[in-house]
Parts: sequence; C-alpha cells; structure tokens
Amino acid sequence: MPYFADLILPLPLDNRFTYSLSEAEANFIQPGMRLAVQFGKNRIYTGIVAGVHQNPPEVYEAKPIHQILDEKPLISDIQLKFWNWISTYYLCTEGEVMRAALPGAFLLESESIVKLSGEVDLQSEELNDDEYLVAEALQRQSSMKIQEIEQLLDRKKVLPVINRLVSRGLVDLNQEIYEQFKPKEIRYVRLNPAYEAESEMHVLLDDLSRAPKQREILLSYFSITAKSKKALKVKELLSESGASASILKSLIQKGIFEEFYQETDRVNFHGEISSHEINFNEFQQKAYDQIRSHFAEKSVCLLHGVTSSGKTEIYIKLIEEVVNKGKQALYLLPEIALTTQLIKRLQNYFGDKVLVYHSKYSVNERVEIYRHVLENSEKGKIVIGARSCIFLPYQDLGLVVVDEEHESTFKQFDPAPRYHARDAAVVLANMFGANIILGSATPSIESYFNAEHSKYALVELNRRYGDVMMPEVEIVDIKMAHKKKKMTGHFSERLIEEIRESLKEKEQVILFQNRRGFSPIMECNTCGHSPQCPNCDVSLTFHSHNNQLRCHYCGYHIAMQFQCMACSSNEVTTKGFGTEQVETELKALFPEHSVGRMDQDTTRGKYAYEKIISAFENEETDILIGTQMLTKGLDFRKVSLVGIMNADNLLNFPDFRAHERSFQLMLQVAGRSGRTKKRGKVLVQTYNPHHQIIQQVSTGDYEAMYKEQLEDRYQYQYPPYFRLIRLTLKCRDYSKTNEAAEWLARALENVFDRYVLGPEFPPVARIRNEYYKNILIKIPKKQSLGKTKKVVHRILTTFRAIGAYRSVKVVVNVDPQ
DNA sequence: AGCACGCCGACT
DNA sequence: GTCGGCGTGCTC
Repeated sequence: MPYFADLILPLPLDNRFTYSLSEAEANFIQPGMRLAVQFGKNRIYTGIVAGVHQNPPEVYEAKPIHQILDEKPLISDIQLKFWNWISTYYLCTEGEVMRAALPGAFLLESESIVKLSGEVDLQSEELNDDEYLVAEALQRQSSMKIQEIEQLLDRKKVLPVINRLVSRGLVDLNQEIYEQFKPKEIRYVRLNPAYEAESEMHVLLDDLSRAPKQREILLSYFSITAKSKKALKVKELLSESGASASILKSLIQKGIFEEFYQETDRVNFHGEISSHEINFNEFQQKAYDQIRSHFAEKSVCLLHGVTSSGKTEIYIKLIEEVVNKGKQALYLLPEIALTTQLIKRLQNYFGDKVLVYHSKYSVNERVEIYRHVLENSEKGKIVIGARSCIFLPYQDLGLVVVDEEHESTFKQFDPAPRYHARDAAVVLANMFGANIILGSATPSIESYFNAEHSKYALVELNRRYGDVMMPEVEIVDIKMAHKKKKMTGHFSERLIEEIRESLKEKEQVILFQNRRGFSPIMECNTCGHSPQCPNCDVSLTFHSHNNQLRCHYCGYHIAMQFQCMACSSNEVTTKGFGTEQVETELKALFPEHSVGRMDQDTTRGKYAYEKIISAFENEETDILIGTQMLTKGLDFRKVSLVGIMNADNLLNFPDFRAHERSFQLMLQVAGRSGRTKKRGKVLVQTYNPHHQIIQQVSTGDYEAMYKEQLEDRYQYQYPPYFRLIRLTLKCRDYSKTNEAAEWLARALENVFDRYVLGPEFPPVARIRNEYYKNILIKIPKKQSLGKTKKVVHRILTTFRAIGAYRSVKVVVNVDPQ
C-alpha cells in the first residue's frame, strides 16, 4: 500500500504538493516535520508536512522525497492551522506564510554543484572553448557552483554548456543542501587527567622551567581552577594569564592540556533580577482586577490607559500570573529597536525567562529562540518582540499582550503575507484558549468599536502614575504669526519663548517634525521646475548632509544642482522642511545649547538609536528633534516641553485614517512631556487652529475624536463598518496596466457591483519604472467575509490565466492600513 | 519563485 | 551565425 505526504513549499503557489513515501517513512513522518524534496527539474526545497495519507494523486505520479530533516515536528498542529487561517484571511499562499514564519536557517535550499566524473583526458575529448575551460577549472578545483562557472565563462547561460558535459559523462551535476544553523560552541581547556595527581604536577612544572611562558599559563590554570570548579574557557585562561594562543596551542600539542567544545546559547541574559516589587496604585489595582474578571468571560480585553498611567506594570503582573501556571506569554510591540527600556524592565523582573525575538537577529540566534519556545523551556516562557513573534511555535500560550495596539506597523506591508499582527494574535490566542490584552493610550477606532460593541472587554485607566497631571496643550496659530511677522524660520515666537523658559529651568525639550510627505525638495524660482526621479513619479528630495538629491522610492541620487535643470536659472531654493532644517534653525537660535536629531539619517548605524537616546537621557543634549520614532515608548524624566512643529502635514494626508493617526501621533508625542511631578507643556503649531482634531488633541478628548471619526467612517463606508481589500496592479507597460486594471475591476463589479472602487492611480503612480493602479473592494458587514474572499480569489485565478496580462503583478492587501 | 523552452532582435 | 531578451508553461 503506497503512502503519500502533502507538503507546503515556501513558494507563492496555491497548492500543496504530494510526494510518495515508503512505509517506513510514512510511519516515521508526522505533520509539522521538514522534508527536503526535489521540486521541478533540479531544485531541492524544504517542505513542511501538512498530512500523511494513502490516496494516490490521480493525474500525476508523485515523486519520492529526498530526505527527512527532523526527528520531531518543528511546526505544531496549531501553527499549521494558524498558517492556514492567515493564508485564507489575507489571501496569500501557505508557502508565503511558511517563509515568513520560519527562521531562514530552517529553510534549506539546494545549490547545484558541478564535479568531474572521474579521470578525464582533456586532450582526447573534443571540447569547445567553454567546455574546455570548465573541465580544466574542475581539474584544479574539484567542485564548482553554477555561479562560479558563470563568472569563469563571463556569461549568463552556462547550463547548456554543463548539460553537454554531463551528457558526455565528463561531469556530474549534483544538488547539495546545506544545514545553515551552526550551534555556537565555546572552546574550553582542561588539564590532561594524567597530570592531575599532585606529584605529577610538580614534575610538570619542573619540566617547563625552561619554558617560562608555558609555565605561566599552567600556573594561571591552577589558580583559576582552585577558585572555581567550572569548566575553564580558553578565552578566560588567555586573558587571565596574558599569554598568546600559540603558547597554549603548544601545550595542547604536548598533551598537557586538552581542549573541548560545548554548545552554548547565543542569546543570553546577563545581569541580575533586580525584581523591584510592583506596587500598584489604587487605579492600577482596580484596572487589574477588572481585567481579570473580564477574562473569565471574554478572551480579549482592551486597556485604554493614558500615557504613563502604568500599563506596563499591569502587563507584568498578568504575565507573571500565566508564567506561574507554567504557560507561555507573548508580548507584542510595534517596533523593537525603540524599546530597550521596556525590554530591560521585563528582564529585570523575569530574568532569563524573557526572550527577545526580531528580524534583526542573526539566523542562528533566531533558530535558538525558536527551539526554546518549541521545547517550552524555562528560557522561552516569555517572548517579547515585533509582529513576526506570532509565528513562534508556542506549546501552551496563556496570554498575549499587544502594546500600543493602534500602531500601524503591526501590519506587514511587503512581502506577503500582509497580516496584521494584532488581529492575527487575537486568532492565535483563541486557538490556544488564551487571553489577550490590547493596550493603548489612543486605541484604534476598530478596537474601540469592538469594545463598545461588547466583542472585547474594555478597561479604562485615566490617571497618570504618581498623579502627574496630563500636559497642558497650547495651540499656536502660525498663519496669524506669519501675518504678524512673528515667525523666525519655522519657529513661532511662543515656541521660542517656551523653549527658552524650559532651558533656563534646566529642563529638556523635544521637538517633533513629521517627515512623511514633508521632505525638502528643490525648486526653481524662475520656472517652478523641480528635479524628478527618472524611475518614479516623485520629486527628488534634498539631503544636506551629503548635498544630494535623492529618490525615497528607488534610491536614485544625483549631486545637488545649483542651476535649474529645465531653464538654467541660478535661482533655485529648497522648499518644505525636514528635521535637518529644524536643527539648523535651532542651533542658530540657541547656540549655547546642544541639539540632538533622531530620524532615518541619523539612526542608520547599529547602535545609533541607543547613542542618541542615551545622550538625551544623560542630559548631554538639551533639545531632541525627531520624527515618528520619538513617539514610541521612550520615557524621559526631565522633558517639560514638547513642540509639534507643524500639525497640518499630518492632517492633510489623503487617507481615511489620517485624522485618527494625527490624533494618536500628537497625543503620543504630547505624552513625552512632564512624566514626573511637574506639569508638562505641549505646543502645537498649526495653520488650522480650529480643526476638530487639533481641538480634540488640545483637550485630550479621545471619546470626541472617536465619535466624530466613527461618524465619518459610517458616512464614507470605511472600517469598522466596512471591510476593505485593496488590489494593486503593477506593470512596466503603462497601457497594459490600464487594460488589466479595467478588466479586473469589471470582473469584480459583476459580483460586488457598487462596492468596487477604481481602478485609479495612487498618489505615486510610477515606482522603479513600474506603473501602479489600485482597485478597492468594500465589504459591508452583512456580506460574508469568507465567501467574498473566495470570489476574489476565483476572479484573481481567472485573471492570472489571461496570457495578455501575465506581466501584470497583482498585490492583494486585506485590511490595508 | 525558478526554471526550461521557444521565439525574436542585436551583436561578436 | 550565436547571445540574451522576454513571454509561456509547469512544477507533486
């Protein structure tokens, strides 16, 4: 009786693929294990077993598998179910989910290796130049990769050459797969047991009297091992004795020392648990009790707590509770780079039970974390990290915390799967029967709506810790200020006054300048022309630190022009302003004070963030200018003033969430001010002081913002009343993009009628020489989401089968941000 | 995705 | 004449 395994392959292909198994293999293989299989003519991929069965495929012969890669399943049943949910909900393939979910080191892929078959007499064979070159190189190198042969022959298509050599039996073409994960090993030394007796020791020391350096190492060894019984690292011995590696080597060669290796974890927490007791104030206690009682009935709870109301302590207590029951906890954060403060806090409380996981870790580090979570080891009880953490192989998840739940960075944008980690986490928690808490000072409209409609429980916390008052928000009308000539550059008189005041009090200042859509561009005063990117439909932006004009989309750059490229006029200016310009102006205004700047340009290096932040923390800088990054979870004690340079560019974004976002962003920035006893101040510079969002920010009135936005969402048919699916078509051919978009929109309209919008060009209609066009599908609440997605999927399959539109790529984005 | 196969224009 | 461009079909 034949056996078969259905595999998920890490490719953007809709189907699972069936391979044949021997009985022995079938008995061993379980769902969730990795197999290496040949797919296509030459390539070997890692597949995940989704099921083992005995139904032979009807229309093709299943290939046998190449290799079993795991002893035990690497993916749990719940994960497989979760992957499947993501792929159906977000309209992508299971293979794409697999690629996102597994650390790269688990995905072995093959590389073609060419070897000589045996002794070959090159002279006696009739070879052309290319064939001769390859064969000759192989006599020297024994094996070559395809890429190396491409280099050798200096051309792209080398497979025909190799195939000719293979068919004549001169060379072999093999697939080699590599295990990428290498456990980290530490080198230790110990004394050869033969010398352990004391008498031997003296003999040894005498023997080495002529080799003082070697003797020194030996003495150091004795003195260290006398103090501690732990295995001695080579590194430690060398640094202690001050000897060089070569001297130790000769001792090892003489057989006096033995070296040995032990595997170790790359990710380790050093430091003490400085478990400060958590002392709730009465409001925290009340919120905590409420959450616990809600959890008895509802799995999801939204915690709406103002900035610095002490949400983190509540999370820690909740986590502690599930960890004490032996369960695992997941703490999701929008971005990991900015949260060192929070990670430290958790580590101080939970010690090495906390694992931090994110994409910036090396593949090896990620494998280690994955294994800890899989084994449900003590070290993997608490995982903290960004969105990809939802893919770790939890065994017994008890609680998920989604901090700053309103953040849009929880939504993966590119590549597929375009999932929202918060929403996916809710599903994941349900699969485990776990609780999940969504926390924010400014909840997303969707979550608050869910809480209002009793889908989620709601707990409010509106007192700041230590009864610090909410900052006072003052709105500065810069339109008026401009008229009255009371502006110095981008600074209003009021802002300058307040900055001066704060600095005088030896307090710190944060200035916020949103960069998005407001980067400086170059413009000609004579003809109004501004340099454009040749590959994208955007103006180039000016970067003063290297005097370049740059495209944000494709990276194209040229040197700064001092003449207009269209009319050769010398009168060119830079328009718009970014953080750089704010910095320059500020330095002129306050030459006595030091200014720090945090944006994409200054945070490029590995520890650049930390440097800027710690300089500000240690009060080496008095004023910190920054973009969005400043809003995230940073806690500075001595900041008494926050200035928002221009609130309008946030508001004027062409996006149904722009107002909600502006409110959230401004309130978050405002929260950076006055975190200790003194009441903080926030200055908002705007051209529209009467804009409802600005007013709501000034009173910190979340409810008002929510009600008003909800009204708009209802009116214009947006979430939470309607679901959205956005299709983006991309193609190098302009008219093909249009035709394909028309076809697709018509096909969708046949089913969804007026709920299909577009196709239309997005604000930037060409990027990297590809034309973009969007179609938006709106799904009313009463319409089945599952059925809708099936229909969309069906239409897309039909679309992709049309030959003429094959070069058009379609990106599907469910719940676009 | 990645690869083979086939067709067509542009160069040694 | 071949090389490399791209469109098309297929992968268990």
